[in-house]
Amino acid sequence: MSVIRLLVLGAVRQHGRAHGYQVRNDLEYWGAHEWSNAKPGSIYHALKQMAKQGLLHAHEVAPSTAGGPPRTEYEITEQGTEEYLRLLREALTSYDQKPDVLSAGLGLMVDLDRAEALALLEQRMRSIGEWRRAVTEYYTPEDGPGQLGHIGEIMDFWVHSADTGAEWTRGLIERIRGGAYTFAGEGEPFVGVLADGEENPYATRERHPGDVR
Amino acid sequence: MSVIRLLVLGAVRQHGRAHGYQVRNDLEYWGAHEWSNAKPGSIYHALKQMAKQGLLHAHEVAPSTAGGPPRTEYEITEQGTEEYLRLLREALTSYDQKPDVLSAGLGLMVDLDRAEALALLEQRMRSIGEWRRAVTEYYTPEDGPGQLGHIGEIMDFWVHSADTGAEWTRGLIERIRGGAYTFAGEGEPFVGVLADGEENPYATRERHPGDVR
DNA sequence: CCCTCGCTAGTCAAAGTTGACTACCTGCCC
DNA sequence: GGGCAGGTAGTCAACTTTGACTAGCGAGGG
Repeated sequence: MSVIRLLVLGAVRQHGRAHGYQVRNDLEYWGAHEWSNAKPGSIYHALKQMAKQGLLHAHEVAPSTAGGPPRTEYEITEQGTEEYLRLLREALTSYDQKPDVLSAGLGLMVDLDRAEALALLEQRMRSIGEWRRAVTEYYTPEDGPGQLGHIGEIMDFWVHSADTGAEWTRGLIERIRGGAYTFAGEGEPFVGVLADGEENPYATRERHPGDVR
Repeated sequence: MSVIRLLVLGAVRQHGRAHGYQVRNDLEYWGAHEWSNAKPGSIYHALKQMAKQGLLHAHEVAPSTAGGPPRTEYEITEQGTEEYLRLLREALTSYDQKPDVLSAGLGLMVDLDRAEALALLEQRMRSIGEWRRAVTEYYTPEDGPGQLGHIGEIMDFWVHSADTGAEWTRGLIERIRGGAYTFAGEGEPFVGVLADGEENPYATRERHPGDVR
């Protein structure tokens, strides 16, 4: 799955109606340019592609109210909502070692209700367990460990990541079970998008060391 | 950086001279289809592209010795070797949260000598530290933590990954310092590629649960 | 002796990603 | 009131990735 589609659908859905630049700003607000490949080109491409596929409805262009060229506004369709929820559930459930997918799921999980989010994360724990069992079984040479030489470090690294990822997920489940955050149907939702004209407090200033991609 | 180029250069280099299908088999032997996007299309594309750029030298096609269409054989050029070492050093040094890049680096690190591998991994530890400091400073709201709501979980997840990744790296450094594995210039190298006709003990059998991509 | 199965070796179109580029407008300084 | 810095909104060509497809050959069964 491409994480871009999930992020873009989530942003459009929370706005009700949004143009590309707004989506782009939301993703920056979420920090997505730091932990995923959310770049202008990818975002506009995803919007057009999903409009073509019926996941979004593209309204005719409207003249800009704040300078710049006119803009196309998008609304999510029913089919798009289904796809959004499918992607979101998958992001929270599956263990695929791509941290950007989980990050996107975390940012959007409050679109589900608390019970479902918990159930998905529990399922995630089971997925990690299954993955770990299958991999350790499959890649253990008959002649005992160590036969793989330094190649074995790769598997050790995966397994370590899986274990610490499971530990972190367990902590998250506890926090949610303990009442943290506001989920769907629990009153005032957390405002996850920027209103038109609102300033982004996390806008990119100068780059900092360690930044990548 | 694309992990495919690093893997393909590494495979061709260890063979001396290899055709696409051989590279494809090596990557499967390394398990790369599990933890990276190493697929036939990507591999053949990388070979052609790097040949065009002078990193590989493409020999004229030779008829297959084992059925199937004729095949093109590749050899790494001097320029390709330079690029290979550059990519490998980068993979071991930089902290970019893409586990596939580090995995590739681990599989190929023995092409460097022990002292350099250790120095690069030490540098990696420092990179993680810098990244962590910058990120926690940058994304801490003035009004205290918790202002971010559930969005803060994303950053918590990154930071947790960085910390456990650093811990694992430290362990690896200890193992290498303690004499594990055979690095460049230390006698009989570990055989990391399959000879022509040799069977891959880790060839894909049935898929196992938890597999993704 | 023929036919199918599976392995060998690779191609291709469609989709996604990247980074640089453009055009427009506003506010502000001189 | 001219011009230019900076924000707004988006396009585009080049490149990479994906997944499905093809064609040739040998082994083995009937």
